[in-house]
Amino acid sequence: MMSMNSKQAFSMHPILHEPKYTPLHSSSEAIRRACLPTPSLQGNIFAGFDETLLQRAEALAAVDIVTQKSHPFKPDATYHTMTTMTSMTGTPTSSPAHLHHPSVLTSHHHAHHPHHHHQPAQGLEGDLLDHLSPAISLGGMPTAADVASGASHAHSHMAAAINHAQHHHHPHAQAVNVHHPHHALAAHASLASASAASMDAEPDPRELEAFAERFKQRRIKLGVTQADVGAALANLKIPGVGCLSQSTICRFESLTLSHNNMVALKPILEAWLEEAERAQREKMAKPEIFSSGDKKRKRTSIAAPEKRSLEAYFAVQPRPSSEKIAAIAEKLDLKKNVVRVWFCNQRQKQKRMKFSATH
DNA sequence: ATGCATGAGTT
DNA sequence: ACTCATGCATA
Repeated sequence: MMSMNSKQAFSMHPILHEPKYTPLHSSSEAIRRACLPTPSLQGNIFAGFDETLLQRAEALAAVDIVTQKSHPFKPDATYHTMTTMTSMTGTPTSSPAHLHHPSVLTSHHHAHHPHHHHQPAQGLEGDLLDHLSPAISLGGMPTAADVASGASHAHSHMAAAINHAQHHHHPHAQAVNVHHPHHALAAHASLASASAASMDAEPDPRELEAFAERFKQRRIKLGVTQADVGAALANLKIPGVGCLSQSTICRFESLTLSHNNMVALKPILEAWLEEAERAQREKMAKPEIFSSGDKKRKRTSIAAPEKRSLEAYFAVQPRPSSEKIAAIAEKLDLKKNVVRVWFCNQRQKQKRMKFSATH
């Protein structure tokens, strides 16, 4: 069941990020917070031309099939179960992370923002064809010797907790994260921030960018993989900080996280880096043990044609109503929830940082 | 390195 | 039902 299609080409969508952040501004959230609901219409309007619009969008979307590449391999990617794994030794990447508990790093936000914004108008004419090529590449994965983590073992942890955070009041960035037993925390004094380097609270994109780069460099130098870093974070025992996935570390390094998220993670990774280097200096030895387990989740794969349609719809209306989503889902023969999540993720992507140089 | 997904916390 | 921070499963 589910739709399993395969193929996902790499299409990155155009990130239309915001113009520039003003680092010195008040909240950092304001930066990305600028979304606009645009609730306007479309409830019934669509009813009328819904079909027309959808078809039009689809038609337009269909046009751009030029660069789509098809994969020679595996037409359907969604299945295969491996019940027995545990044999991936060889690569330095530690893998299993286990742990299942959503940690909570939160950020918070408030709500007030006069949204006005541009909204991609619905002139679907050429907007659908924008595609961009991802340009990030790179890859180096030196094999690592593990030195990073501290203790090992990790399976049982149950931590729990959620914490939430914090303060608000000042328009400051805060995003503190982590889950921590029960609330509270935060005393924060805020204010006066001060300097810069090791503290947090500095919404300066350039600094983050620089740190991310340094971090990656040092990490590689230490011969530690992204996954190792994530797992090792738990050993730091920083209040509320548990481990993070390879994905998150990767995203941090490539700056593909929200600004708030970057700011929140920076001090944590910074702490790990220091600790790792210190540990390396004196001793390094810690076998890691992981056992892993089970539980496989199936990743739904949306086929290229459907994906194109979704992109077309998104260009017209990034926030379709529930009914709309249902209609689209039916049309594309996808589960409604899959479509809903796709839109959510699309919106999230659009908001991602990816600040380039500007400043 | 990324796509699809889950969940806490908001709205 | 949405946003955000994250993660598993994959390419």
